[in-house]
Amino acid sequence: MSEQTPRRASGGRKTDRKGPTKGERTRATILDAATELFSRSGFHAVSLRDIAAHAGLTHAGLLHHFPGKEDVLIKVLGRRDRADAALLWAPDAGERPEALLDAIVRIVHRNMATPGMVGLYVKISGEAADPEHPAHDYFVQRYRVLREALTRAFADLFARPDPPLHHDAGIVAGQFLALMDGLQTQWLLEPEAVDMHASVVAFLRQLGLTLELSAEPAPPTPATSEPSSPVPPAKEPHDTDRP
Amino acid sequence: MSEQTPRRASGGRKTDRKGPTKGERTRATILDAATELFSRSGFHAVSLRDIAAHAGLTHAGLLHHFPGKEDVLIKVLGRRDRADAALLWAPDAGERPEALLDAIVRIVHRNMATPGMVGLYVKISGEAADPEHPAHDYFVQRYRVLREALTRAFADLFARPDPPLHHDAGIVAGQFLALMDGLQTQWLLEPEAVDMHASVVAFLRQLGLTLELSAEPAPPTPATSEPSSPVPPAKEPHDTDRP
DNA sequence: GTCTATAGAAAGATAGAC
DNA sequence: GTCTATCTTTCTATAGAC
Repeated sequence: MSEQTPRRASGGRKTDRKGPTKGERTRATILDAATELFSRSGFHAVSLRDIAAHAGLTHAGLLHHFPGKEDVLIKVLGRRDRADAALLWAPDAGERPEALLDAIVRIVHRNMATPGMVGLYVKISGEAADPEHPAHDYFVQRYRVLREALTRAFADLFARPDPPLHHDAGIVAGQFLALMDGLQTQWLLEPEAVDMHASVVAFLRQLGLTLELSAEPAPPTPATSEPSSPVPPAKEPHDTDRP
Repeated sequence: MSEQTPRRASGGRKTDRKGPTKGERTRATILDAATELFSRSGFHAVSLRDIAAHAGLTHAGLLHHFPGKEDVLIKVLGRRDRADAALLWAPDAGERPEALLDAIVRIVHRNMATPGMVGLYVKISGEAADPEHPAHDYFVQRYRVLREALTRAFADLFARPDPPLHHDAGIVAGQFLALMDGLQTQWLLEPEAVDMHASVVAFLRQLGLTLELSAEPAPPTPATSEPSSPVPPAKEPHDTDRP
């Protein structure tokens, strides 16, 4: 029954509304595999052969879809950050700054359910300190965007209480990101030794902020193995493609 | 004339008071080179040939002094941590818990003067999350020791003010280490974007602690290139040697 | 779109001369 | 203590058949 490529009816598939191409599905599978392996062992320690084997093809087949190893990495990172952005600036977040705190605590829980992805960011952001690293610019940009967004949100939050809190929102934004990253490093090394949720909540309390969600909101994803990706393959916002 | 071992007068050079052997000097040079290269590019991305060339010998020559690449890494890490330990628990630190805050701020400044070593720890601690990584156990142990020491110190500090502060010293210890690590990650990516000194001081203030040294204490090491090592080659306290 | 086959470079490690 | 030479493995990437 060689009923291959069953449904490519309407020609060039440009405005086709039906599901992903086989190529797109393969690329997604490759990115899933790369995500898992990079997460486990970093960038340099993982070979294209490893990724390809894990995705069910050969390394030559993989290179048909991606020009090189670095491109795979950039795509993996982009996919995850699009997911985080969707969580952080969800439509309902609108103008309520405390919605950001909600979202952040949600992300902490999501992270605790996906140690592999956490490991990926810890490892790659470490490697990326080298200006020669393929993901260097990516991470510089990433932290810039996150710091700016958090600075605005914290500034709003500090202005709200009576009396207002006197913190430097910019400093706190950097502190907060640093806290999350650093906690993850310790948590990956020894999960029982660090309570990421308690530490983050305590930090916000130390600032004088009051949280309504202090009680354990029960993470929606108690899975221990990576659920592929929370985001469907979508158009890249910041493109690093080379034709 | 098989009059070998020319000057080993007093037996096996055990209580010999004169300077380091040639071999010891070579090993120190190798560790300096490895430190610099691991700092710049991490563990996996650096080859023994790179290190050897940088130290002025061949990779075979290097392997005469170290059994393998992993051993070089462990020795590099051990040397730095012995230096930090000397700073953190200096003799004068005795029983004054605020001496620890002094020492911590000093370490922040030392770090800002040695971005290479900071990069080493950021990179290797990221890679070491993998239980297979040669430095995994080392880092687990390292964070355990640091958290315990900081927990005791913070507990003392919180009990001191009138009225005492009500923080969980264990949580704060983890937060503090996380803050330092995370700030370094951002600082390495974009040094102008993060003020490590201000962020750390602000954190201690957010806790309600008052510092006498708030004003810039002028780091004693304004150097930009690594000064080899602040600690002379000494007997390893935690030995990982294999004969 | 995926494969086999292979090129070409570089890795960690060892043997033995000097 | 350091070298040259070499072994063995593994890597990224390319060429071309199917």
